[in-house]
Amino acid sequence: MSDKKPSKSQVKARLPKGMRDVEAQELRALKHMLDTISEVYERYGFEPLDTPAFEYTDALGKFLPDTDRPNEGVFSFQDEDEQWVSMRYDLTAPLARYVAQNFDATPKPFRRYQTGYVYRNEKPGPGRFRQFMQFDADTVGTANPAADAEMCMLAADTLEALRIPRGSYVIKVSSRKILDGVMEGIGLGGPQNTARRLAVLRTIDKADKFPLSEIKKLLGTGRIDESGDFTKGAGLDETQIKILCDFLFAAEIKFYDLNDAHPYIVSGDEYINDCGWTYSNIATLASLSPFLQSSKVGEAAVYELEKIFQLSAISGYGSKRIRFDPTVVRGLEYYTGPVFEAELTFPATDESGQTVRFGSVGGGGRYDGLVSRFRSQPVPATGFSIGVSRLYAALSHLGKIGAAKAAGPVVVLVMDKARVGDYQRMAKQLRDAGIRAEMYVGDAGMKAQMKYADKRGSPCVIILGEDERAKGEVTIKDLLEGARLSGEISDHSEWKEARPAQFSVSEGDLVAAVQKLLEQQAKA
RNA sequence: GCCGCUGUAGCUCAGUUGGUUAGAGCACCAGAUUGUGGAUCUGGGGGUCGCCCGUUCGAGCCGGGCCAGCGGUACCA
Repeated sequence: MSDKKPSKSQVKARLPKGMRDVEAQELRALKHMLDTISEVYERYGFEPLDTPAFEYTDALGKFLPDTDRPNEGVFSFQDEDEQWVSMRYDLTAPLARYVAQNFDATPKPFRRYQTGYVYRNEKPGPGRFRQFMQFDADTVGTANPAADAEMCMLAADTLEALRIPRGSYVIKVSSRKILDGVMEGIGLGGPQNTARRLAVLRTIDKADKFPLSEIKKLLGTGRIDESGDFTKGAGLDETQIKILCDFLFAAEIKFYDLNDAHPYIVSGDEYINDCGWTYSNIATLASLSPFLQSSKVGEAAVYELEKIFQLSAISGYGSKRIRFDPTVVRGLEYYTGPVFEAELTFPATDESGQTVRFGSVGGGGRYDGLVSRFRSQPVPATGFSIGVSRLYAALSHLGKIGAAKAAGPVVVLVMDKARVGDYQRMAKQLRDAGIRAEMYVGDAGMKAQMKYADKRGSPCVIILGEDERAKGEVTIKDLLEGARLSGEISDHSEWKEARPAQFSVSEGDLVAAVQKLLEQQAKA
């Protein structure tokens, strides 16, 4: 009977669902990306802020834990005073808490940017995690559409700063009010229709996911998905569906002949496509009045959107970059006016060669109700949020992420354990010269140390054994050159004899020789 | 939450109508080579065949339940 079976107490090493580790190469690239975004936000005058990873649940608003589902959507727990706390699920709710708490001390409008991980307790999917990073900019304390226009321009500038070429992205803009106006026009106004309005909004939000035929089913009786599951529809009748779809598509890229001088086209707003046709946000907006049936909210929406498009046009952001799109909906009971979505428009191929669309990498809008939860006076606010992880994934597909692995450290081999002091000193000399270097701190023999240096991606190793000591020299082995030469040799003893790609210098010349080698490698 | 599919080594997978001690490739470790990363050869570690119950003389394989993963869908600040 052998008792070699692993003990039951041995813990299985595993990652919680929806979480992931970020390793060296990605972490470096991510840091660079965050720095780039910060620069743009700083340039717009936003101030950095950091808030904690969890808050009192009531401060976050929604998803108050109830007895049967205390963790629906958010991660919540009770502290020792039995107060409910929740992990933040975005950066906006904590901002609202911060502004309300420091209201008198903050300048209005208050402009802040913030990045950090947020947490959602929901089913993870491809590219969708339970911990992920957002990067937000918000302006609190003004209802001026100029603040919304600025969010769109900020989004465009940020994507370009990350080297996404103009034309490969679009900032889509709409307004919750304009949809409210249209729905009012088809008889869905009033509190008795709240549930149906939400169902309609949910459906419109899926316009980029499903073809028109499926959207129509969802607006009507319902739809059966490919696994056979049935989704109940919004229950609109044929006429209502037709008007709604006409509206959504009336605004879908409407081009004008250049020769028909259109009274509403503002200089800078037009976008001329490959065929020489011109599209204009403002002209498109003007054509929508039949759908709004002189609805008050509808008119207000058109006014706000016109302002946004005028300002962005005057600043040189045309319809090609910031574009009206009535299918943008976003958060249901959250946004109160203009809404934005940053979309990448280029196709990409994934590992298996399939074409994938990245779609939305950020979004935002006006949320006039959030801060006023804490105060009696109204506090209008607007903001934009970048989904950092998704954008990172898109950028690496685009090849905009520095793909080169950071060079590993120069490794000083430990040839004689009695003389670690000498090796440590050499490592320090190299570091003092600004070279990334380390003494091997394991216990293995020389061969294993060579393997270690190879795996670390070291440019070279430093060898100081008995032979070198006798001559007052050190040997520098160029691992990159060695790897190249190894391809030409098939016999091991020959490989060993040749000792390729190494040379010796006197001990005092170590740093200069390594520096020279690194320069040569950098050129090659 | 609902629907569907899939669970065999760290990874990718084989495993006959149910039949001895469950295999391969890759990866990992060691030796050949006690001072040299590659290649080669030799050896080694690693598995409750997702878990439990049942059928059977006998289950990785058949049946039921559960769990996990993936996909779709719903919800989504």
